[in-house]
This record gives sequence, C-alpha cells and structure tokens, in this order.
Amino acid sequence: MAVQEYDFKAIEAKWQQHWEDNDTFVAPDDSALPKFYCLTMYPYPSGVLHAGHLLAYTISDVIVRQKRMQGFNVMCPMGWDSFGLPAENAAIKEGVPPKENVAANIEVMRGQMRRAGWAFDWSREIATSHPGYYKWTQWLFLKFYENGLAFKKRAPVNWCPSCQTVVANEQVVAGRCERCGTDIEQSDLEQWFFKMSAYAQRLLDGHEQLTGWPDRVISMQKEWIGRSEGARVEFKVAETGDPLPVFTTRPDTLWGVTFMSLAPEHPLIEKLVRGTEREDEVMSTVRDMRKLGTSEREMADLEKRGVWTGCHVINPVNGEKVPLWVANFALMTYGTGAVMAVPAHDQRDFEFARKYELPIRVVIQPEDLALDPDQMTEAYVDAGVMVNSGPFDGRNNFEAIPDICQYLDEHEMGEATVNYRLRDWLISRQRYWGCPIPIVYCDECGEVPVPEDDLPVRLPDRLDDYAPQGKSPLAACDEFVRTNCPRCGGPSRRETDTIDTFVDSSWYFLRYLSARNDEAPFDPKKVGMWMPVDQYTGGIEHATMHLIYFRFFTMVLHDLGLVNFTEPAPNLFCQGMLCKTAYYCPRHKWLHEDDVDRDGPTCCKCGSEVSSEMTKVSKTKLNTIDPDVVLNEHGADAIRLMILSDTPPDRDQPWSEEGLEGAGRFLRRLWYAVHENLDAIKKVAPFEGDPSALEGDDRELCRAVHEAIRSATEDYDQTRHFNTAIARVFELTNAVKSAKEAGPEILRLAYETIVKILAPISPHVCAELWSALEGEGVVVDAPWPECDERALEREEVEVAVQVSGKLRGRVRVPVDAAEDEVKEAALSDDNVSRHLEGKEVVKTIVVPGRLVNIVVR
RNA sequence: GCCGAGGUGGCGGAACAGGCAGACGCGCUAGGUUCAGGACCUAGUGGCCAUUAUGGCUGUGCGGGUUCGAAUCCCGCCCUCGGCACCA
Repeated sequence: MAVQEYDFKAIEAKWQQHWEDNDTFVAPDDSALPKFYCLTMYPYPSGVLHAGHLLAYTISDVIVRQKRMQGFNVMCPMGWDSFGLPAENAAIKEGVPPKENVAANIEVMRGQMRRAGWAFDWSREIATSHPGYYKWTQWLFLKFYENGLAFKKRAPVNWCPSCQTVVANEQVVAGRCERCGTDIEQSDLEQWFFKMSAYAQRLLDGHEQLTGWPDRVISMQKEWIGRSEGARVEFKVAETGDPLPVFTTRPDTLWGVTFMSLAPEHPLIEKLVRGTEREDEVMSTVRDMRKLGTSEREMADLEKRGVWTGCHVINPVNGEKVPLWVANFALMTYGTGAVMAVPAHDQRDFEFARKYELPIRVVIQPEDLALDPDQMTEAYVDAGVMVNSGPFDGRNNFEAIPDICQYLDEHEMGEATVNYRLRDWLISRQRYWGCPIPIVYCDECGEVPVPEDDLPVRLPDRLDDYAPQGKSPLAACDEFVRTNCPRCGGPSRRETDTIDTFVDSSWYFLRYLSARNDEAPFDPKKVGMWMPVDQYTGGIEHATMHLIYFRFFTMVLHDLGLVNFTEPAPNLFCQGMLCKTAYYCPRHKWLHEDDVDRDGPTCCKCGSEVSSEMTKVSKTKLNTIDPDVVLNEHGADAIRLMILSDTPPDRDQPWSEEGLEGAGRFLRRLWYAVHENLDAIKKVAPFEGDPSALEGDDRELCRAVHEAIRSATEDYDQTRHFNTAIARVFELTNAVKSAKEAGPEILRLAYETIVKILAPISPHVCAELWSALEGEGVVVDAPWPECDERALEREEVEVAVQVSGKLRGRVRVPVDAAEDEVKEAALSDDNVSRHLEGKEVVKTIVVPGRLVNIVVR
C-alpha cells in the first residue's frame, strides 16, 4: 500500500490555517484552568524578521505549547515596538511617512511569524505607535507628572550630532551613539526626566524576588545601580564661605586630604573665579574639558588634567585650608561633583598630585612597612593603622569608619550616607516618531499638563521634513504646536519633544491584557488574573536598560495604586546569540557563503584561501540568514528542531545547514516510520496496563518510553535544555526500531509518546501524525505524558567491575543482590580474575546497581 | 584592573548527588540498495598499541592535592568569552 508522502509545505500550511480558523491560541480571560502568561520581547518592525527572532520566538513558543499540554491556560501575545529611529530614518531617506512604513512592515512580519508556526494570541496585538496605545503612554506620563516623578531640568546631556537628538547614558557606548556610531558631544538642555534615582534601593532589594532570573543579569543590574556606602562631609570654600559637600567611601582618610577636585561642569566654578586674575585660565581649561562629552570623559585611559581655581576649602575635621582644583576625572553626575583628594590613599589623586606637585600625606600606616610620601610609587589603599588623624590615631582604619561617621554627625560635619550610580532617566527625544509629551506651555499659566479627556495628543500623520535640526521636527509643524491653554484658553505651545521608546516598552505587558480598552490603560481585574508574567524571554542585551526600566515602571504603578505587585516578571530566560560561519577573503573582505568554495575553502572570485569563523550573524560579515528562504526550503518544523537540537538555548547557537538537513531527515524518517506501522497500530489503544507484567521487547520498549518521558519532562520544566529532550526523542525512536517484536499497543504508546514530546518543537508534523494515528482531539491539547515508575523497574542490572579503579569487566546481577553476591559475580569474571592473579585484595567497594571496585596490592 | 561564566573527540554537545567519560546529533569511513545523485539500510568512529580478545596503555586546558575512585571536590596557574571600568 502506498504510504502518504511527507509534504512539509502542505502540512504546515494546513495546520497554520487550522489554528487560525479555530482561534486555537486566543487565550480566554475566563478559563477555569490555571493561567500561564508567557511574555516574549516584542520586535521593532524593521521590515523582515531576522535570525535572532527565529531563535527567540521558537524558545518561547516551545514553552507555550508544552505548558498548554500540561493543562495551563497559556497566553502569549505579540506586538510591535513601532516608534523609534529606524522608521524615522527611513522617512528621512525615502520620504515615506513612518506610519505607512510601519504598517507595511508589520504586515510582512506578521506573515513570517505565522509561517514559523508560533502560537501567538493575535487578538491582543498592539503597536506602540497606534494612538490607542500611546494615548495611555501619555496618560501614564501624566500620572508620573502629577506625583512629581516626571520633571524638567536643565542638564548636561549626551548629544548625537548625527541623530540630532539627546541620547541616554545607557545608549552611549564607548563615547559613541549606540544607534549610529557617531561621537557623542556634550550639551546643556532643558530635558524631561523620570525620577528613577529615587527607586535605586528598591530596584536592588527587588532582586530578591527575581529567583528565576539568570545571575548574570542580576549582577549587571547591581553594577549598573552601583550602590556604595560612605559619608557626606561638609567642606566650605575658604574665600567665600560657599558650602561644598563631598561624598566619600573612605571617611577614614579624611585627615589625609591635601586638595579638592571639582568636576568641570560644577556650577560653583564660574562664581568662584569671576573677576579674579585666574578667571581666563580656569575658564578656558574648563571649557576645553567640557567639550569632551560626559561619557567620553568617563573612558578610563584619558590623561589626568587639572587647573587650580585660586580658591581653597576648609577641611571640617582639622580646619585645614587646602587648594581647590578642577579635575577632568571628577564627574558632575556622581556624588556631589566634588571630590576630596587623598593622594596617599587613592590612586587617581596620587597620580594627580604627582603631576601637579601637590602634597601627599600618609594617614594609614600598614603594619609591615613605613610609608614615606616621597618614596611612594602608588597609593596605599589597604588596611592599616590610622595616624595623623586626631582622635582616631591608632585605630584600624576600616573598623573605625562607623565611629568616624558618628563623629562627623555629632560635630555637624557630615553623616553616613549611601550613594548610587543610577541616575534619573532622561526621556526627552528631539524626534518626530515617538509619543508626544502631553504638556502645553502657556505665557500666562506656564507649564500645563494636557487634561486626561484631551488625550491622546496626536502626532501629525505626515510632515514636510522629518529631519531634526537640533530640535524636534515637530517644532516646525504649526498645526501641532499651536494650541489653546487647557487652563486659561489662551494661545499656547505644545511640548515638541517626544518620549524615549523605552517608556513604551515599560508597560506593554500590561496593555496586552486590555489591548482594546478605551477606558483605561489596563483593566485591574485582568491584571489580577494574568499578572505577574510567568515566563519572560528575551535577549541579554536588554539586561541594564529595558529590564531595569520595566521594573522601575512597575514599582511606580504599584505606588500609584494601579497594580498590586512590584515585580512584573519573576522568571526570565535569556537566549544566546545566533552565530553562523562567516568567511573572510584577504582580497575581497567578508564573503557571502555563495562566494566561497567550501572544499578549500577558497574565494570564488579570486581563488585565495579564505579564513572562517563562527560568529554572531551580522550584515557586515555577510553571514545573515533570511527566514523566508530557510522556511521555504526546509519548513518551520525542521528549522525549529535544528535550532533547539544541539545546544542549550541559553548559549550562543551555531546555525548549521547540515544540522538543518539532518533535522529534516529525522522528521521524514519519523513520518514514514509512523505511516508504515499505521495499519497495525491505528485501531489499537496505547498500552495502559501494568508495565511490570510485560516481557521481552514489549518490556524494553515500554521502559524506553517512560525513561524518555521522565527525562524529557525534566528538561522541559527545569532546565529548558531542549537539546537533551530532543536526544531522548531520538533515543526512543531508535528503541522503537530495535524492538522488532514489540506488540501494537506498546508500539502505539511509543509513537504517541514521540509525537507528544516532539509536538511543542515541531508542531505541524506532530499535529498531522497525531491525526494520522487518530489520536483524541488535536495534539496541541493532548495531555503531556506522565512517567509510570513501574516501567523503569528492572530485575537485573549491569554492574561495572573495576580492579584498583580500572574498568576490567561488567557483570549482570539481580537488582536486589546482596553485596556478597555482587562481589562473587564480579570475581567470577574472566578478565577480572586475570587482573587479580598474584595480588592481595585490600578491600572491595560495592556501589549498588553501579559498580564494584576491588582494590589490590 | 574588578566581577561573572566557561575550557570534554573533526564539530555541536551529554554525564542526576564523587562511581562505566564521550549520551544524542552532525561529519567521516566501509559495505548494501540505486541507472546516477539524493534518500534509505547495516557496521564502525577520542588517541596510541595490539587484533589470540570479553585485550592493553592513555585521555575531560596545565600543575599539584583529597579519595578505593575526580570532567565533577580543594589549592595554584593558563586561556577564551561576557559585563563593568577614573563612580570618589
């Protein structure tokens, strides 16, 4: 009889249609089943899916489908992070309004996602650039504003001359714009901020609840928040009496202060030098220093520079008058922008002091050597005994710190304090394609928030010119800017800055719950039902930005009484990066794989030998993957299987064409194996009796089934190492092949089990095989198989026999054999007894069911 | 410099809790099948030495240690990757 051919294209199309027609993945809000909210980071609609999406969404999809089979009401929504630079850049370049561009891209990408077989609940689809979404982003901004958490201040900012906009510190990498690579400049602008610094400690404390997060993400966030304990000490400018507090983590070195350093941005500088003979020199040096952007100056290898202001400060602990300098390594954005300098015990101060011949005073003496300031080649930063330190002489420096803080407090010189590196979140962007800030400026009333009823403040659909000219392109759009004051009705102007897109993505997980709600950003009942997110998946690149912002947002929403939890997602899974071989020709640089003769490998253009490396897919290295091409050639099931089959998903994934073919071959073999047995097994029920009553191949295959179930379930539920789960499926497939004498019921059990365990990974072919087997219902709703412990029991086990730790044989013994019996069996092995000849047995170790080790002399 | 993760065949990777290293897959080799290619089937596949066999030696980055027994635990190095980096 002719067997049904394996036609993956037809099968995949059929089931995708089936799922869509039946709203299979639309999650009801009123199910009796336990809920499982599976959130996966939504994409920017750039035009086409890229390889990274293939990996990321396959991982979340496998979780979705397996949880569903385990009896959960699973919700996995999808949406679009559709505001932001790429669409706007395309608009500047090609003149297409971002709104149209985004809509077209979404259409294309939604189709690709469908063809990949991902089980998203499209009824909850959102796009952050849709007025129905950004209305509520604005509403939330106003809540922040009303509570003093959104505010404007003049601040030195990172200015990208190419993007013509301000970028956040996090978006500056090595002094360059993260998006376009241009050198960042420094500039002073009125900007909107969110008061994130106020939440620094809570963001740290919250980590305790994030038990399902990778450690590396937690530690990156801890570093980013940068908590340090120390003291605030009240210095004063000697000449003017201006207070000049400093933050220090080393109050034990206070008596060793020999000068002070100010950040070049420090506002006091102008005041102190104005009209003095040092004004010109100081201000020109300061201006020079300020030219280098904030973040560029933070690069460690910059040479230390400074200039004396002509003024002095008074050290409160000893009344000493020490010179006040401006130093390029002092940062206005950390602490108070002023640093007490202790060259003997701080490396930076030491280098500065040596360069400008400033005095060095030792106040911590180590036990084993006597420090001499003239002989020192580096600062001494370790423990020692305090000297020249007034009331604290003779104390161990680190132990004395709490007492020193108390002393400062009692004498009103300062106090113990905690400082954080985390700064307020700068959310203003001078761009068109973002959420407008709902604020109006009125000559009479000043800054006025737009009333809730007037939301959303709509972006104009198109502009004459999208290019920013140092301010938002919206500023040139009269129809947008001109408005009436909501308070007095008089003529007024709208804020033209738009909101950082990281704000959009800080609450999208809540909007999915009420995607079409016109009355509120989210319905508290649905929040109560679905939140928190049970599993969040996404890339590690968001560790310190998005993943801090969305936690901060959630804490604020909690404090405003809008949600009843503080951590949005206690479980986070970060996938690795997708890598593929890239080829490099000495003459033609990076080569596309089609231009490489892989036998050499040599360059097809010039015949030169090419080097190759397995590296992150990127356009520059020409090793990208086009999802359309691979979906068409291999099908979604094979791609999904290949992606997950070799490497644990939290590691970098090597993409391999051979692996892809191998995955396809396995699926085809499975297809034919099931179909060839179909006549025999279709009409029988899978074996459900007592496995211990089985014999021979039936017994062996039944054991293989339950071993696969036990082991694969653990892989799915605990480690998410789908590669080992897939290995169990392969093993079970091999076991079926070996069990030639197995009866139809056991055979059916084995094939059903294979199909079920594989169903989350390669869902289309498994759906079709399930229906060929005439299984109950559809495989997406088949119950996840359970392990029957009885099937795992054995009468006999094979035990390894070692002589002095070296493997010399194996013997079969009854599983419940006594130690003596096992020993006896071990000694009866020919090869073992040969190694015992002429030796004295010192002792014998028996590990039941595993091995015997006979130690000889 | 600081913090973290890791180093196992030609490759991706297994190894529960200190107990048979290399599961599973890819690749490769030989044979079968096929007009041919592909697919499929069978056997083999860490290295070295033997092949009288159910054999021996060696082997998880390097050097020590603990133990009857170490990829796994301890000490000291080396290397790779990731994060942070003038944060007072």
